[in-house]
This record gives sequence, C-alpha cells and structure tokens, in this order.
Amino acid sequence: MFSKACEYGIRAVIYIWSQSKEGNKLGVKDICKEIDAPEYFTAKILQALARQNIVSSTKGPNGGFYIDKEQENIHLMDLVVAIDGDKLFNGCGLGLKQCSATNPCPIHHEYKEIREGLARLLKTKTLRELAEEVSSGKATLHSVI
Amino acid sequence: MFSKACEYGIRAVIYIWSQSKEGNKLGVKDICKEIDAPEYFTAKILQALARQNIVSSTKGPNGGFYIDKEQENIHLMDLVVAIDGDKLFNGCGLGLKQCSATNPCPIHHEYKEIREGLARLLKTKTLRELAEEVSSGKATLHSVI
DNA sequence: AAAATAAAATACATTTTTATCTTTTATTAG
DNA sequence: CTAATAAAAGATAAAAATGTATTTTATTTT
Ligand code: FES
Ligand code: FES
Repeated sequence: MFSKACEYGIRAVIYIWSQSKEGNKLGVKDICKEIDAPEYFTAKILQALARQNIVSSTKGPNGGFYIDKEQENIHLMDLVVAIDGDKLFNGCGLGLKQCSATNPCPIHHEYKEIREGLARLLKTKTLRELAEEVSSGKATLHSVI
Repeated sequence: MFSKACEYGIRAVIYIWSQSKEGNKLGVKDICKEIDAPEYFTAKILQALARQNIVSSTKGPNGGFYIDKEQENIHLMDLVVAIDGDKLFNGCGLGLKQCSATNPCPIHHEYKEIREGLARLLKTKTLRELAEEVSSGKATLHSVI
C-alpha cells in the first residue's frame, strides 16, 4: 500500500510528535532506534519532509527534529502525499491511464469506495491524535518480537 | 496499491475471460494490444498464472490462453494473491513486523477496516462478472486517450 | 515427416526503490 | 574563536521491479 519510505516517514514523524514537548528535539539515531528503521534512509526522508515543512529541524548541538507551531494541524494525508504523492488517491486500481467514471475499468465503482475510505481516514487523523495514542500506550511504533 | 505485474495480469485475465467462448484461445500479442500492456512482461505473468492454474494455455498453432471449466469459479482475490501475495491483506499499514490487535500501530483499527473492505471486494467479484462488464460495454480495459 | 506457430524457458537490460557511506554546512557550547 | 555536534547534501551500492530479446519445446497443419 504505502512505500517503505512512507512507512518509515509516518512512524518517525509520529514518534517526533509524541516526544515533542517544549523545544525538545530528537536526533535521527534516537528516532530510528525507537521505530526500528534504517538510519541513513530515514534521515533522507525526514530531510525531505523538513524541506516540505511537515517537520522542523536544526543542526548543531542539541539540534534535531521537532514540531513547530505552524505544523500543528497537519493530517496524516499531508505526510503521505509528501512522500508517496497522490497517485494512490486518484489513480485507477487496474492501472488505466486515468480513472474516470465515464470510461471506468471493471472495478471502478467498488475500488473508488475503498480509495476514498482510505483518503477519508488519512484526512481525518491528525498527527497529534496518532502521537497521543502512542504516548498513552494504546498504540506502538515497533513490533515487540 | 497493486504492482504493475498485478495490474497487467488482472486486465489480461479479464480480457481472456471476456473472449473465451467455446475453445477460443488468445495469443499474448492480441491480449497486450487490447489491454495496452508490455508484451514480454505480460507473457511472463500469464505463464506464471498458467502454472498456478488460474488460466490455461496450449502451445502451437491455434494455441494461446483460455479459460478451462475448472477455472470458472475463480475470484479476483485468487488472481491478486497469485501475483502479489497476501501481504496487502495481512500486513501492518505502517510496516510493523506483524499486524496485531494486542500490539497495534496507531492506525490499526481504521486501516484494518480498509484492508478488509478491499479483501471483501476482491473475494466477492468473480472474473466472470468482471468480464461480463467488459463484454457488455459497461467497462473497459484500456484508456481511450 | 517438415514447416509453421505460439507458449515456455532462459538470459539480459533498464529503472526504481531501498539502503549505506562520506563530505559539507550550520549551530552551539566552552 | 575553537571544537564538538547534528542535520544537509552528495556519492555509491545493492536489491527489487519492470521491461526486452533470444532460444527451446510442444503442438498442429500441410
Ligand atoms: S477507472 Fe479503474 S478505478 Fe476508476
Ligand atoms: S498493527 Fe498496523 S495495521 Fe495492524
């Protein structure tokens, strides 16, 4: 469904959110240890997200990634689109060049429902809510194998 | 969502179904022209599907791909799993090593619904139904750009 | 039996995704 | 100001997905 980059990105950002209290910043190493993701690869993803203003970062001692006031109303959808683009939400399930109701593929109507259900989920959930689930212990960002 | 291989495979098999009347067989070239898919790549996919008994084939003159009596009750789900596996239907949306209700990721409950909705769709639809949509002109297997 | 046909198998090539390592730049602490 | 720190940027590499071409095998027609 989502790319690996997107999975790591979501987990990383939720973790940053869950730890982002008054100016507290997190280093890539810490993040990746917590969410069980490859360090250099995840760093690239976070850098791209910082460029797109989904998260904030500063260099130097006590530097790291954090959440800014302006980023407080970001939805999961924004994050996913920033990494994977919007093909998943517009594209045809069977790969036709364009999804269209007037020229539909055989699963268009049903697939559209699924696709829109997913979009609704991602648009509804804020990163704040998801982070809260983790902070409260109701959800986790790494398997406990 | 689905891999390219799976998209081509679904389109190809639906087309074979839509044309499979009394012993009529279809060559890869014809199939790919109709569904606008890369020929050699699609051939591989169809060969794999033939090995897994999702479609039938014979070599030689008048040979090609066709649907056998034994393949008449195949659902779209069988086809998708034969090509892409079942990770999409079991795996965690955020890439945790295992999806589990007792150790859920922050989107587990909602994602599970989406995932199961998709599975329901694929399990409900038979290839016969989908082919009928195409035969009757209600749906198409290639964009009309 | 020979020629023609079309899938099957094999080999190869390209592109995209995922992952790692090194160098540079910005920031802060001392 | 200097040294230490951590992200940013750039270079490489490995793996997987996608795509193409060639050879082999089975089948049928003549
Ligand atoms: S045309 Fe295929 S999903 Fe809309
Ligand atoms: S644990 Fe993530 S979807 Fe179930």
